[in-house]
Amino acid sequence: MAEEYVQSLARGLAVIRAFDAVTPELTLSDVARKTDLTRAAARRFLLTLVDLGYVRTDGRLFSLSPRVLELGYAYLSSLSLPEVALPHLERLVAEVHESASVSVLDEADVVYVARVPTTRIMRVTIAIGTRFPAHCTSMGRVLLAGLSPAELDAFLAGNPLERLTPRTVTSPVALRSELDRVRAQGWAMVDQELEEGLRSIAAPIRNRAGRTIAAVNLSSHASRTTLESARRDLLPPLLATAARIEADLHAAASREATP
Amino acid sequence: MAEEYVQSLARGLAVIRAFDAVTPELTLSDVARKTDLTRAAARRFLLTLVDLGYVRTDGRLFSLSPRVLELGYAYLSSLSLPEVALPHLERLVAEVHESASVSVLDEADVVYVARVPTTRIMRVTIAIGTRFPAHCTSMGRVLLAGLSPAELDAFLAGNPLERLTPRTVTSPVALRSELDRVRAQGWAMVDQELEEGLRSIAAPIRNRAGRTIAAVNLSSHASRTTLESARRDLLPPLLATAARIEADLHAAASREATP
DNA sequence: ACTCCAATGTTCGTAATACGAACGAGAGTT
DNA sequence: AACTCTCGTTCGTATTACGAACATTGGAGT
Repeated sequence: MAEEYVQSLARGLAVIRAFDAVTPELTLSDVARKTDLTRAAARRFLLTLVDLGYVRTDGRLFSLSPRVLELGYAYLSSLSLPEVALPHLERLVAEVHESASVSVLDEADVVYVARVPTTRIMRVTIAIGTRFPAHCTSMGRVLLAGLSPAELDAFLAGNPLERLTPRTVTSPVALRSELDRVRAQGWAMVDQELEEGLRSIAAPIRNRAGRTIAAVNLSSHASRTTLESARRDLLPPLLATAARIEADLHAAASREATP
Repeated sequence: MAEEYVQSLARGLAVIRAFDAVTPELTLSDVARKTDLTRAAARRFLLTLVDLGYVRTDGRLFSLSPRVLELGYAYLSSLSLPEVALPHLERLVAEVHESASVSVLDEADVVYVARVPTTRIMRVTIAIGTRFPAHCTSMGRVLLAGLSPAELDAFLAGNPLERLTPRTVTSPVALRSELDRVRAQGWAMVDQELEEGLRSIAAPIRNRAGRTIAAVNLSSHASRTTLESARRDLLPPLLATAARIEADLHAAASREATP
């Protein structure tokens, strides 16, 4: 490792990540296998995490405790965006009856920071913190379109565009031209490129300087809408919501500057 | 330290926690001061966290990246509770126009795992992961009332009941009898014991075995409601919501057992 | 019921890791 | 311009965390 690097921290965080929604309870050996650590090492990290309150155990099985949320909490609460956006998302969902979300860009992924689901039961659960590849999501397209040319070049150079469905755009050239269109029209629509049957439409949220800092979207099953109906019925309320969030965000920013 | 303990992991997590909503951007020295580490140590951990993608830096200032959410994400998404509860919270908020939340107990604190705010601007921001002392919150009272006698004894023995407002119940004896009442009546009301002007009412969410696993609440400003109006207008919808969440949760649990 | 096997969890001497004192760089003040 | 104070960085060392080896548990086979 070129840089100064604390191996134990990296390994300890890997232990936290070893737990997932499918297997929320793991034995010591399970953790060792998932993290490529020796059992002795896994044990040390687990005992440390139990001591710190991040992990619980009955002696055999280990699971995450609610305290792990505090690690993301500082980030979430420092971001005024979710707080500001939520009421507007509620209103949007009440109007169009589709799930609405807000996300930010992190490396090559979009990360959900606020979400209002419809009452419909959905196949994929999307919690705060969920990550999806930017290149094949509507919010990702909007966020990528907001990057500087240099940043976009770096993104395309560093990240292969993985094919997740037959419709996924995987050519950098094609994505570039799609991003040009998104930038020009001010919104993005993605049709079943992330997952079969999933269609979504997104709009940017910009700061005062005009830089895209987040995206808001509506997503629905392909069976419920056509591309035209989405554009006709969902786009106008979505754009109005994005504008309202932006306005509130700018107002909140001024309030902070001059309290 | 009696147990096997990885110091570097504990220190590294402390570095993550050094960031908060008030000061989301810190210099290396700021972090060192906040964590009681030497600057050299703080530097090692920060560089490691930058390398792992959990922290961003412009060279001078450090801040958390959205990736920190992934540490809490596994916990959140393994918990079916927020997913199940959210639609019911939405409905409740639409009906009574007060903010609704769901929390679980962790050590001596309640931890918010789902929340639907009203459009009203509030003084205190409550994000997912926010912690409050259990003894002086309505959800905390409901959760403490659901503990076994032995667990409650351990709680009272291990945690001094801090006075946060003049009204906070700080005597273990008084709290015990209040918890008895809460257990008998099936809900809790707390009037400005956490913060002046804040009044809230909570109900338990139980698993099939009858154990209280979470609490749902409504909170409002003392100026907007009286104790009687809260009990008359808020309690019935709150109890109905708790019942609906419980029913859905039990249904989801059976679906999981026999897919 | 007993033995054996395979997996799990734990111990402890060692070497690599992370430690912090000492150093150097940079900004603000007199 | 010289000084000072705080910041970030380096590097030899001692402590920390490492994992091979050992102990323990649970289950399959006879």
